[in-house]
Amino acid sequence: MVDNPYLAHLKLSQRRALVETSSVSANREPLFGFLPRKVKGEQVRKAMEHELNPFTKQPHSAQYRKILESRKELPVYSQMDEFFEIFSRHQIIVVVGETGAGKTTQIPQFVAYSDLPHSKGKLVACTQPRRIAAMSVARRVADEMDVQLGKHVGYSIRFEDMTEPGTTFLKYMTDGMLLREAMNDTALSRYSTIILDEAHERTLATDILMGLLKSLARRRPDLKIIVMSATLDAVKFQSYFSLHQPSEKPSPAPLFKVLGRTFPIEVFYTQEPEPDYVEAAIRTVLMIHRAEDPGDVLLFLTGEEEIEETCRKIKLEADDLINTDPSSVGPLMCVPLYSSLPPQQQQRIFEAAPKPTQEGYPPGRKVVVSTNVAETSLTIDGIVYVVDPGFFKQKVYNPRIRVESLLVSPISRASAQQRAGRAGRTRPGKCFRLYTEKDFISELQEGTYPEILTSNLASVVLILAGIGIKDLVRFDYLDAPAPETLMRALQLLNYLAALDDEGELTPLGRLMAEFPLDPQASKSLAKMLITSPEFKVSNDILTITAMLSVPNVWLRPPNQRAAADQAKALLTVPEGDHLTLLNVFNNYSQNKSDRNWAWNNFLSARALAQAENVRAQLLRTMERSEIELISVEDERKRNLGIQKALICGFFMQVAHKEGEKGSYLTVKDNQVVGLHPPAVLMPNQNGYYSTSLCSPSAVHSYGD
DNA sequence: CGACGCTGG
Repeated sequence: MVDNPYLAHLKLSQRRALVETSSVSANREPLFGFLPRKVKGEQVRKAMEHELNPFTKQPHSAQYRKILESRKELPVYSQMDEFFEIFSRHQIIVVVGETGAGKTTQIPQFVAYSDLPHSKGKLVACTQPRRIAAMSVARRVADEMDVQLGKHVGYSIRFEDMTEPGTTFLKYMTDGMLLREAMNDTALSRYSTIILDEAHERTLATDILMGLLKSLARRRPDLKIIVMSATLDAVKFQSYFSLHQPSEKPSPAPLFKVLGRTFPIEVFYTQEPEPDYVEAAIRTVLMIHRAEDPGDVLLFLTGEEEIEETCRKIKLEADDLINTDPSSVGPLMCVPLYSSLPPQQQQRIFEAAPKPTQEGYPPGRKVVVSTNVAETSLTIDGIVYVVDPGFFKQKVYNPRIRVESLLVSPISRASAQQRAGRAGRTRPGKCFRLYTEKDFISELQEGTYPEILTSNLASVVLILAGIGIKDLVRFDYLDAPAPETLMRALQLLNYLAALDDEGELTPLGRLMAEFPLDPQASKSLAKMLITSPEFKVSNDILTITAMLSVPNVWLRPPNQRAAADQAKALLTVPEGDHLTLLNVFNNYSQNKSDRNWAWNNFLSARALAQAENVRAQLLRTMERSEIELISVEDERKRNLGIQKALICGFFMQVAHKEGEKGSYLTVKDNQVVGLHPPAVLMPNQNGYYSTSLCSPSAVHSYGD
């Protein structure tokens, strides 16, 4: 700097001062000499060791030093130079690595050091398929960077924006949240780099974002994109994001491989196919319990009922074993796990295995019987044995009748690998696959179907229309949905008057897109809510909409079914399921002071609290969109209004009774449908019939 | 007696 000829006119003393300040600033400024996106690993390592935090300019805490030492143990830390090398040279890269390799926590930090987003008022975003992951990873990274969560590092999820505009430069968020943002800012101009994490899970939102970002990359050369995934699908992502230079052959996006750090897992197959996978699973768990070394077991089954039943059977047989010969086998604890399980009971999966019944006797064992939640969303430490019968419940969508249903189906090889991996997180493990090796190789498909191929796409179409993408058939999908699925979605939105006959978004459609609600056939909630002021019942429809957007509120514990049904009967109103839901919520609100109200009435406190949250968010959206909030005093008029608004939003499901046999025909296209069994359906004073959910397709009947 | 695998705004 002092050799600069422009400084020649300065006096010597001034020049000396300049040298001193610049060397001071080199010492005091951890990011001295950092050029955005030309940063090298060596510089970053030095900055990390610096006494000052480069982003807060505060001295690093002792905790920071400690965490930094553990970060250095991660394989990805030693690959920093290689990462910066690839990241600096390319706009789009693909990162692969086993879970637990540290890619979710480390890569976004590396990017922040390279992008220096804080110096340009930009952000680095890292998307996650689940809220809980976005929250917990952000918390961990804030600790690693020695900043307060919500300041320089934050997260953004549906009900919580833990960021500070102007300060936050590294943001973890749900993929759905970023997709929403794309509706308001098509160029995603706030971001310097966008990282799509867990891309192999192929959620609807991540798939759409990949399509959007691929085309956005051409318009925004300054935007960098990183797609992070587990190993199997890397090649697919690489070729999808290949660069098409006009004169050259397309070259696949470069790959950065994060080295794993998992323990070896021994995989066993059955000799012959098992005719009854539940029976085989129980047999295998007990075999492990009798013959294998200490260590917990994870068994994958398909659903709540199957899991509860199996837990009972395993427990019975294990008790039998220990009663026959308490000295040869330890006590067994069997815990169910599925998402609708109350949180308190979910916690049981983290309890330690039981102690030996008596000193010197064999130690106890914990067996977790779980749905697919344990495959991705929830990690249980200490699992050594995995039992994989090879089935899961798959969603299938039939566009012709617009019905989504669940089907027990064989898993994919990718899924089998993921399940096996759950055995090797703390030490070497074993995986028992209850199918033959031949079937694994030749019968299982490679990957699980991405969501975009098995879902009703009405909400996706609405969002894309909101972003301004009209030609949905030619949108650049990683996996294109069936044209019929798209057509049915467009048709539905046209019926709902969200799209006009030219496929243009109508003002109503734009409004509908604002609401975080499904515009699906089974519940056209947004439309119902928006049109409800017409019937002077928007306040009530708001509540019903919120109740319909959360999981089932009715609890029915196996040993208290009669009591639960009785409690439900007390809250039921004759006008139907929806008015009953309204009644439940209103009673819940009036009894907020009684903490046990929900439990005493056999209702899910979690679902009700969620409904309250959703209601508040929808209310904010209504206010923003200036939708009137009204309700009429007269109860009969109100109920009639509510029923009219329901039919308006649910018109695809309106059916009329056909003869006396109890069968129904839909008004829209004469499909034969039935009523959902637990529905409340009884004639009211006017001879009208009232609503209900239904299987296979929901039906709502209000007289003729 | 049924249902509802999991997740998101």
